[in-house]
Amino acid sequence: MRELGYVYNMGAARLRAERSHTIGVVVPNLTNPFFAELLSGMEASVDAAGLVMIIANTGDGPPRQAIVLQRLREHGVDGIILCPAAGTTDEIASQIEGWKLPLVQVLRHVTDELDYAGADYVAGMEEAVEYLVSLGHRAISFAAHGPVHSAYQERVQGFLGAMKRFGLRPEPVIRFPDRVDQIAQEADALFVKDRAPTAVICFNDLVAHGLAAGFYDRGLKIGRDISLIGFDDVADAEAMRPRLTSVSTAPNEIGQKAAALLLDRIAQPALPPRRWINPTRLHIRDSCRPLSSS
Amino acid sequence: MRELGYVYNMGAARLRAERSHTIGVVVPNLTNPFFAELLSGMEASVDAAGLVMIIANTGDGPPRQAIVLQRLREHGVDGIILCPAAGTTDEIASQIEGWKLPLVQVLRHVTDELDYAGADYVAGMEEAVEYLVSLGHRAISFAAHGPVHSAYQERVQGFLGAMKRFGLRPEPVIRFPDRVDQIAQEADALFVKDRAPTAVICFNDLVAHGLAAGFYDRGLKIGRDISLIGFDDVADAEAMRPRLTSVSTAPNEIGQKAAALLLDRIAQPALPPRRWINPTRLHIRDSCRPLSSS
DNA sequence: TAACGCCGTTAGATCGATCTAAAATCCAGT
DNA sequence: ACTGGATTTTAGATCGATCTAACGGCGTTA
Repeated sequence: MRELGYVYNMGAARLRAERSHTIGVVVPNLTNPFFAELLSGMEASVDAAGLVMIIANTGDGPPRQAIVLQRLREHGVDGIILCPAAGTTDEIASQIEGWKLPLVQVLRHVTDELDYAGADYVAGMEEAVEYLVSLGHRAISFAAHGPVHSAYQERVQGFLGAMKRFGLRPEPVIRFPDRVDQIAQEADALFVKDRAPTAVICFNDLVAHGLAAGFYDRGLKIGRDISLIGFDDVADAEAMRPRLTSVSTAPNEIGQKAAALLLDRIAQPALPPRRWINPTRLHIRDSCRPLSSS
Repeated sequence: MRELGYVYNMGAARLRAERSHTIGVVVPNLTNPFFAELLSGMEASVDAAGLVMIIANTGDGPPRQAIVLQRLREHGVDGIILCPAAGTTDEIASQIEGWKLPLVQVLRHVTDELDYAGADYVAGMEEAVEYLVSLGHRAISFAAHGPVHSAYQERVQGFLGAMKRFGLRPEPVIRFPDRVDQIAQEADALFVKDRAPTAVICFNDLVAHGLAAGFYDRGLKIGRDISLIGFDDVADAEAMRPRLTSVSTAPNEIGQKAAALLLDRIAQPALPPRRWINPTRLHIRDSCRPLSSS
């Protein structure tokens, strides 16, 4: 075989065995370092099982998502890991059902009828609020950005729920642009009207990074003048000064777990839908300080 | 066709037509935001041509790279975009030649016999040195990390060459760990012995980010006490304070171009090897200041 | 009228791994 | 040596799109 330079023809095997040793991974965005971590985790699990990943980008739009899913179907993938584009409706569940294609949702979910792997956004946000309250903060704002989807809503819900439980006035959620430099420019939005938050919880580390820059530009010192909490705990959190306290969602682990769920489902298509919620952990660093009594 | 739920079977088409509408992308690392940008650019070009990408991770190790390439070959990819793992020898050229598999190197190159798309690392580093010299700096250090490969050596070469041309003593290249928090801890390495650099050029923005944190911890103010230049100009550069001056390598564009080169080669396998060197641009922000005359 | 060219249609071979069923081989046990 | 059962080997069908060659219809020309 070696002499003749034989290589196994997976294409022929796929045709006959109706198994392609290929899975599709559909994400809304490649550049976000969070998704990069996620992919990396998936790659580890998928590779270990001897399969390869086809990746596709939806740009967070349902029309492109439909095209991409069709394309993957034509390529005969054995299964799909999907982070549903914002605006995906739950009718996708019946569609997938009809296709008889193993699929797991990751990070976001639109239906209970399909597997799902994600993080406990609600608990993560609650923990962030609890921590700030324990430091004496009462005026806490929430800084969000990006499209609205289940992971977005769960974060907001976790924040508002915890605020309510502590009897604090739930501030409206303040929305910021997507680019980090624009977030910095618009940091003032936190202080308009009668709002004077002493702490800010961010939708993710990217927003935190932008706000940190904006605070710096305005002479506000993080810790002394305002406390800041990020979400996701990606590599940058450790490199910021002061170091960013952030809620860790372990995207790498979620990726691994999503891949594991998909492999299980491929092996046993009749399994009831499962969901795996990764616990979050508040990684306390230096961006929050006790509120000095005034 | 719609009524019967027909889907085109790419597997069968591939078998007969010996064309899979699939390309392989082999990178040493998924998590690096630089590679994420690169992938995103490729995806745009590849998708527009109606093909899909299989991605694979070598962990920057030649043994795994060999396995991964074999796997892609079995899957019958129409071509491969490869960022060669550190330590890849040029004998890979003859191997690829024998496989009759279109392949382009990206970011790093190990042979002239295959296409290559990358950035002009040499010119980028020269420009960085020139800029610092124009500000009056003479004691300039180079902070590196990671495995050694062509892109590494070209950066060092650009730095040392420019230093020599200006008649400046070429400082030894100082190596740092890979993790950003460890870089911060070891920032002192820049100042050991008789070295007292007034400016530091970094291998990439990640090192710059780590050093910026390390300087902060030591009470050194970037701009006033020391000037800092990054390399790659990824999103973070804009979010750092002071904003990081960085040499832009436009990974997204390189990704697009690499994909375009591959598509060309698939269409015309007999084409002579081509190389496309993306020009770099020094993105001046606020991390460098003129050296005050002492 | 036969021969020829042009075009659209159709039947059947093809790609290579896999699966099945039939055929060939093996191994006791009498 | 022969038989029954088990095991291995082999031949051929199969997956579905694609490619080729043969075929049929039609118009033109000798």
